[in-house]
This record gives sequence, C-alpha cells and structure tokens, in this order.
Amino acid sequence: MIRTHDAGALRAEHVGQTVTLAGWVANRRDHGGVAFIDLREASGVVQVVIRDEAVAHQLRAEYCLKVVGEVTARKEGNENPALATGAVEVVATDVEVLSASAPLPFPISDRVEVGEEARLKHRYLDLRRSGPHEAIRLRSKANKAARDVLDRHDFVEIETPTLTRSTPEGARDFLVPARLQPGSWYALPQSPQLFKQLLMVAGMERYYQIARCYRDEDFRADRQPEFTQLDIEMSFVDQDDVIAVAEEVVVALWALIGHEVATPLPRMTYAEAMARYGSDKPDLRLDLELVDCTEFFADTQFRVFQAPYVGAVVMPGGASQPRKKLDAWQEWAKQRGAKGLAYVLVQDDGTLTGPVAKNLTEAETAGIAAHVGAAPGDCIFFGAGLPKPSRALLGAARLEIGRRCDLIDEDAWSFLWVVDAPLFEPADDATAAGDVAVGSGAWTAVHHAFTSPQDLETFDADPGNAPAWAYDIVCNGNEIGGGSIRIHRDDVQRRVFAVMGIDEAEAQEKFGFLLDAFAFGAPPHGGIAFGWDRIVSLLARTDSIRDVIAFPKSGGGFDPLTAAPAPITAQQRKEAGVDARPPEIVPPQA
RNA sequence: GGCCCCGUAGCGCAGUUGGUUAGCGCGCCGCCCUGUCACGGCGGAGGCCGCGGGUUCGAGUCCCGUCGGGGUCGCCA
Repeated sequence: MIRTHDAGALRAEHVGQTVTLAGWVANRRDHGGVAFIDLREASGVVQVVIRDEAVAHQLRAEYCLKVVGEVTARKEGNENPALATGAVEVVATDVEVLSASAPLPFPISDRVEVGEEARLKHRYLDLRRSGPHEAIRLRSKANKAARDVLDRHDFVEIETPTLTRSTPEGARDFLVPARLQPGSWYALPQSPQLFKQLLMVAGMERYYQIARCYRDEDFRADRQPEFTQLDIEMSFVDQDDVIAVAEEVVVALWALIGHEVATPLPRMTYAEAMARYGSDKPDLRLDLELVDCTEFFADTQFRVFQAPYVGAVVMPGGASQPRKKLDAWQEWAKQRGAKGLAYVLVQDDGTLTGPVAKNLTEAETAGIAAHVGAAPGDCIFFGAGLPKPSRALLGAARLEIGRRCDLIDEDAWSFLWVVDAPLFEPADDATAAGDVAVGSGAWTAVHHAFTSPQDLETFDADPGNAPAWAYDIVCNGNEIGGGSIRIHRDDVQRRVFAVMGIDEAEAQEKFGFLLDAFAFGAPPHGGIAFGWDRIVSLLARTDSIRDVIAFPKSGGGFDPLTAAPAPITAQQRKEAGVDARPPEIVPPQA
C-alpha cells in the first residue's frame, strides 16, 4: 500500500508519528505562507498543513496526492469538532501529486445541489460525495447481511443464465441476436423464475441469488431496465416456511440501520387490504381507512351513489379547505382517470355543505358523518362506481391526504404481509371491476403462471374467486418482495395454462422444458423475490432507486455515462445477424 | 402512449409588460495573504438563452413544432 494510515482514522493517539497518506484534495485554503488541505479518502478526511508555498500553490481540487508528514496535535482553539480527525492535523514534509485533476464539471461537495443529469454523466465524481458513496457501501452491507442469513440456513448461491429463451411472462424481453443462428435470438431474463424452479427439480432444495433482471418497459420514477432481485426458492415448504426465512432476512437488513423489526410481521388478506386501504400494498404508517358506504346508500336518491360500490375516506380538518383546493382535488382525481371526487364538508356545527350535501336525504345527512367516522371540521371524500377503480381512487386519495395533512411518520417502519391474493384476474381490464359478466374465460395470472392455487381441485371451476398461495411483503406502502408456492404437478400446471387460454402446443413451445422437468418427480416448492434496489433505497432513505445503483440509467433507458444504447456498425449488424430474415411462419390452419 | 413541469456560463439559479451591452452565487484563471476549516482580498475570462420555424420595428420572454430531462397515469405477473 502506498499509504501507512487511513486519513480518517487519525486521532490524538497518533501524535508524533510520521505517516504516509493517500487521497484527494477535498478543499484547499491557501494563506500564502501556510496552506491547509482537506485530504479525503474512503475512511474520512484529515487536515494537512503545507508550509512550502511552492508546493501548496499548484494544488487544485481533487488532485490525487501522496502525503508524508507528522501527526501533530492542533493548538488549543484550532480544533475542528466537525471532523472526526479534528483534534489533529498532518504537517506535510513531502507532497507528491499522484494524479492531477482537470477542473470539475460540478463541485464534489455535500452542500451543493447538483442536477441528476450532470451527476450521472460523471457518476464516478458523484460517487466521491459522501451521500452517494455511503449508499453504495450500504448496498454492499445489505448483500452481505442477506448472504449471512441464507448461508446459515444452508442455502446454495447459484448463478442462472442471462442469455436465455424468450418466455411470455409479464413484460417485454430484451433480445440479443445469436450470431451462430442468424434469425434466432436470446432473451435476457425478466427474472430467474423458471431456472430456480428447475433447480428445485434438480434437488438443490435451497437456492438463492442476487440476480440481475431485465425488462423492456416504459420508464417510471423508480424503474430501471435492469434491476436486481434477491431471489430465493425452497423445496418441501409451505407459505409459512418461506415467510419465516424472508422475515429473518428483513430483520438482518434493518438491523444494518439500527432498526429492530419485530417478527412475526402482521398479515392481512388481499381482500382486506383492498377493502380497507384501496391498495394491495397499504401504507400502515397512515392510520386512515376507507369506509364502505354501499349499504348505507342502498336506497339513495342521489344517482351518483346508485352504484355497485360506494366508499369514503375522511380528510381530517378538510372542511376548512378553500374552494380552490377542493377544485384541485377534482383535477387530481381526473388526472387518475376518475370523473371527479365527490365530497361533503362537515362544518363545525355539524351541518353538511358542498355540492353533494343537498342531494342527500335527511336520514343520510343525519347518519353519514357517524358512519364514516368524520368529526366536525372534516371533509368526506366519496368514490362510487365499480369496486376496483373506486377503491383504487380512494386508496390514492388516502395517501394524498396523508401527505397533505402530514399524517405519515417518516421515521416509522411499517411492515406487513399481504396474503391470499387471487390466482387469476380478468385479462381485459374493462371487465376487471366485477359486476360485468366475463364470458370468454380470458384470465391472466395475478402473480405469475406458476403460482399454486390453494385448492388444487376446484380452482378452474370459478377462476375469478380462486385464492393462490401468494404473498407480498410491504414496507411503508412499497411492495418490497413477493412470492408464492409453485405448482409442482404438471397436470395442475396444464390446467392453469388452460384457464389462461394457453393451449397444449403453446405451453410446450414456451415452457416445454419446465413441463418436461415436472414429469420427473418435481418436489413441492416455493419462494420469494425481494426488490433489492427498492429495499436498499429504503434503508439508505433515498428517494430514488437510482441512488443505490452504481451506474443507473436515466429516462428512456439511456446511460448518460457511456451513452448507451448506441448505433452499431454495418459490419456488426452483418455479423450479429440482426437483419436475418426468419423463415416464413405459416399459421396453422384452423 | 396521455397529461403536467423544466431546459439561460462548468454547477445552482434570477431575468419585470416583448425594449439599450443577459445578471447573481459558487466554481475556473491571475495576483496578494502564516492558522484556516464552505478562509479572505483585488482583478479577469467564460453565453447559439436546448434546437427549428413563426408573430413583431424588436423575442431569453409570445405562438407552433422538435429534442432532452423530471414527475404522473397507462403499462410493468
């Protein structure tokens, strides 16, 4: 090592020692006859005193230096309590510039706000800043914590292919041309799902992997085209076994930031989550629930409330909102595709006002505040229509109320399992809401096609009401992981495909290798996958998963650092076989 | 794909109703400075106001288009 000591580790006990340090010029204060350099490296910062003006004068920000000098105690009054090393300084006897630095595109300072575009383009500089730097280190610790837990339980870490077969899962595949078979393509895996099930057939019994996954979908705030899952699969287990292991991982992760997670974590059924919170990932830091008013308004004269579902959510103190704000709520609701957001204001004297109030009968007016738990001064928002979209709107309103009224404790950690999700949902979202008859049998898997029904005998008789062995873990309103018990019998798997409209030939074409494997004594198995980027961003308390990815992509899947994706040469095109014409596919005659 | 917001110096931003030479802070360059720690002082350089078109005597400012970024809904098991 070039250095003998870590700069950030120097303390009073080192006084008198001659040390060699190596690091970067974080800051320089040149006084002419004497100059001070804040030397920064991974361990921290220490002040270096340079008395040779000629040496000090040439130094600039982010020069990489080797410094030889003596650790001395700072004179009384010169200590810097803001620095861990603030009691000492290093008086340089020799300064060597290991590497000069060009003027920086942005300051490497924790005090200065820098735009994301600039940061990502020079991410190697951004990562010199303490915040981004620590986030990446925390991620490494999270990886280790998970590995330690799983290793303790005899899990085997196994890598699965990233060049694989395109399979019709949820999202669009990234495709890679196969040079040796022009016209044929690999797909990058959306997750190691099928491989981990094959590993169970292979008798590995307990598998895990910190796995990169690829999905070619449109961008959203916290989405990256490549992202990471902690992927886990176990044989001979039921739902409780998987949940127990997952909870151990969660406990170890949050211990990294000094938070003790109390287990077992609470559980809630999917149906309950939707009914009480209008979400399959309720944020329980917010103590506010939807109230079902369908029965209450069963005989209402108000046409808007003559609907299969009427629900409400209360905004505490919302009655005093100016008209402008109430109008803004309408805009907010319209932006989410709703017609609007009906509301009633409960005045301090208990009377009801607002456009909806005059449409209510005397009995309704008298009872509604008590029914929804509204106090004088509150605002009651209503959603009416089909249950699914109405609850979704109220669920979103609930969160918006939480934000606007500052009802969410940002320091709290709230975990829960959402269990008993339905196996299928109608494929056509227009019919998804419930009271419209769905005739075609066009069902799609809520979780994925390999999730086991809870009742293996009856699930295909009434697909819309068949519960699955599926479970999601939710933290502060974020789904941080999800899993299921899988189907291990090929006859059950074929019946599930049949409900989804995947016929034998298609099943064989897409998943033949999995179905084949299941023919050879496949063990009962199940697992879970954690959204690793999201989890680390929660631990690091960053807003975006980009902050916990070393080299993230910006919008549109563009990498500002390497400028990928980029055009390829004609020669590359030719060699890759990108333009190869596939043989004519003749559609089978019906 | 729909909607909303933002593109002005290396970075962060201001720029009035459309009106002289487009400003501020930081950074950068030069000089000065022996106890600073976001050191300080003096001086200086640096702008296709994202791009293209239009309106106008005149556009950073108004209009249309386009590109880039961010958010949001759709989508993403």
